[in-house]
Amino acid sequence: MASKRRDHLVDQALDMFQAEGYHATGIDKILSQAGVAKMTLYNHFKSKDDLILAVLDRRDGQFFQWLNRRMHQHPGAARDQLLALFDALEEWFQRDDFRGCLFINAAAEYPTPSDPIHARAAAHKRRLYESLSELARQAGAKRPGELAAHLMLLSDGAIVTKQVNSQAPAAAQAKKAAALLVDHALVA
Amino acid sequence: MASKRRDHLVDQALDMFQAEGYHATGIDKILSQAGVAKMTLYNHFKSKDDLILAVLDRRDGQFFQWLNRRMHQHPGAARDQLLALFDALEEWFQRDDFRGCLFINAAAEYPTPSDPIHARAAAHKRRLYESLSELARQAGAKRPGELAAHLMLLSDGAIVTKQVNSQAPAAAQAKKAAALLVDHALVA
DNA sequence: CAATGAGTAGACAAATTGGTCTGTCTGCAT
DNA sequence: ATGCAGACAGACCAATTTGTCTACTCATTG
Repeated sequence: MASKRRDHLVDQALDMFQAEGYHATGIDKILSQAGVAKMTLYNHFKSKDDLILAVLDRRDGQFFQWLNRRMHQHPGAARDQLLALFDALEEWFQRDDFRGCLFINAAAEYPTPSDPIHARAAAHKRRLYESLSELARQAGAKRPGELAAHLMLLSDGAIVTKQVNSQAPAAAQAKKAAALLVDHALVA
Repeated sequence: MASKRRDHLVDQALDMFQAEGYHATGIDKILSQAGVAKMTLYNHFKSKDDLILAVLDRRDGQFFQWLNRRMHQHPGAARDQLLALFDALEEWFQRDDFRGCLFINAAAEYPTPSDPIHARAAAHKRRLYESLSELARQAGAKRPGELAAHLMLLSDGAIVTKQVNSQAPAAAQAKKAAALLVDHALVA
């Protein structure tokens, strides 16, 4: 089916969770903002947490689609594809609705690792790690897993740095450090 | 003054905010856990937000005291002092009550930069940056500010990585990357 | 001894929380 | 035309939220 209302609801909820946080965004606020009745929410989702999971899934899809597009602007050049992650971050940080990463924030607000929401956040980051690992392998890195982990540290670090201090030139700094690490991993 | 009850209240609140998050931790829960009457809370603090600010201040003090102690285990060796940050992270991550950084989490739950809570988080990270900058300068780095920024990206990245995926060997990975960046910044 | 300041328990208020339920209406397919 | 699925508005619920207020107790200290 993939109801149109359901999609719209998830979209609106995504924006609001992004802007205000999960706990701070009440069901009623989402409904009135989306112009949707309460029962259609609870018809599509069995709880607020369930809606949050749907939001995270939507975001996960968006993110990888967007990242892949940025990376495929450098076909064949694996090194450039790796660094394209940081150009993508730069573009993301420019948006005036940037409020950090929905997954990192979810892990912060739902701290218990066994919580499905927390687990979904972990799964997203793991997917990104796998993706970067594969890319690093293609680029010829000696220890692709290690390089991928390093790049993720820089990326996540840049995200929270920008989130905490919106003035910080986090993406550019991260890219500079990433370039050093990539080059080191490739020649070594 | 420095009332004993006030201190105890802040301590308990700190633990609970850490464990559950800010919004998810209600005033009543804090009070019953601390064994303190509601009016003594509102006698010492004018609101929950005000209590949160006190918690952040307390944590800021704790953190720098703890970090300085770790760093002073390597007197004179500026390079080792910089890397000691990552040993400190390792130790922190081992604690079974580790639930991420109170400041990063605060910025996530209070996303508006002008919010005093968010601002306090930013101030904390700025202080750490200044501290690392000075250390990098003493170590003889060519661009101390840049090195400090890079180390903070790795540190914050490691914190959220560990928070999202408690299995990740984030501190060790971060230290490895940090060593590369430090050495590069020193010889260059 | 008496006064004072700090703490207590707990009632209370007003708003908000996530969630359920009822009854009505509309648009689409048979 | 009829029937049905899906969405609607909104009442309602019990629990919880932050915050205020009152009345009582208990030490310390002059």
